[in-house]
Amino acid sequence: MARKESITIQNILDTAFSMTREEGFINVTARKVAARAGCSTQPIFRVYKNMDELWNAVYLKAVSFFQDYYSLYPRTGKAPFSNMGMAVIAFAREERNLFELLFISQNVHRKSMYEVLNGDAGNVVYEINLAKSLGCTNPQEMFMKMWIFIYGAACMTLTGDYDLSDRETMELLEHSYESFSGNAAR
Amino acid sequence: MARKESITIQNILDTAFSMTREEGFINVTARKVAARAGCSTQPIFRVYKNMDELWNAVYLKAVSFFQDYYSLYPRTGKAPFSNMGMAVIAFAREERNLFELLFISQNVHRKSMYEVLNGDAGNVVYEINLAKSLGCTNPQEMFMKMWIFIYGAACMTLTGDYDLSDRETMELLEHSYESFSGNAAR
DNA sequence: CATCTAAAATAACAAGTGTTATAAAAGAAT
DNA sequence: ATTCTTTTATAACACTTGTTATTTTAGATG
Repeated sequence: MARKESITIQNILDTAFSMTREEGFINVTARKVAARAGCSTQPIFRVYKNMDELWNAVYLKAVSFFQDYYSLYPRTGKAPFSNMGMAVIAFAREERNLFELLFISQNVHRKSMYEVLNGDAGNVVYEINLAKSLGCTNPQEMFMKMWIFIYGAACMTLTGDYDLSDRETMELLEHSYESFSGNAAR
Repeated sequence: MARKESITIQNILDTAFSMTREEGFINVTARKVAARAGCSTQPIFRVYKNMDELWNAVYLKAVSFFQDYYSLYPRTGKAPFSNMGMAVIAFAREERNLFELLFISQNVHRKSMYEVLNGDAGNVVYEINLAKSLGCTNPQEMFMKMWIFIYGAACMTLTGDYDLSDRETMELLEHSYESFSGNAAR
């Protein structure tokens, strides 16, 4: 009937997503994606109405990527929110550009930080319930404090002002939880 | 001898700085500054070699602006780092674009976060000494923890995920210091 | 008032952006 | 093999950016 497509929507999206990881969301332009995919800009506009649609698809893929990253991250900490902190801070270090896209840059029609973090697995709810089960009297407030702390460390990772090892970070997170619980070990 | 200048270097810098505050650093372009200053782009390049020079001048002005803002901020908190936290979080709320420029965006030849924060007045050193005088055994580590916390809250202010009142923020900061000291009030 | 010099305005260049019109090509169907 | 349809490539449009060449203009000096 007609010519067979050689550049699929998957090719375009995968290329744009890889570019976001490696070069940052800001560099995902029509011509750059085309060059990296080895085609002209035309196939992009065949499968996406415009660049906004592609950017949104990249954003959604980044959300999924983060949630997979989080769910696969090893859970070695005992204190509530410590594993959450480890995963988020590691993500900020290893996926700078994705972290910036998901948690810092204020773009149009983006999901809230909480929505991205909690995800389908209910990551936040899980940690809150864990805290409650361990005797935390106000787990919501505990989440707020721990998240402010985790988020601060993650953002400082991007600026280069936070550079502790995984072991040190785990200690910091565990101690912080104990401190906020009123059981500071000092 | 010659024609008198009608657009001074101060006009240009003040215009560019106001634009940064109101519209963000990213919008400081040659043509936009010129339009707002009511002239062509030519006077800009008479007083500045190129846009990079102007951007750098704007950045330095933002540093001074922050340090003045900090030094004029009322000191009502008793716990070390609480007044620092109040000033930085208020700055993030009231001067979003300047906060982003100074503390988030990773531009060329920028000062470190610590340098901006500490300033000529030695803001950080002051708080560390205060903590030491109040019996803090490791004031350096205390600064790290408190700054991570303050920075997290400030960055979340920008994304809209932190919106506590000044009173609530002060309580949070005072309690955090007590928590990290091992004197949690709960 | 005429002249001269520096400042400002105008216009252009080269490079980048999203997007679209048009032309070429590939390949299935007849 | 020819036809036809869709995909892809090529070019172009309109807009933005920093920067510079050229022209105009303001105003002090003689």
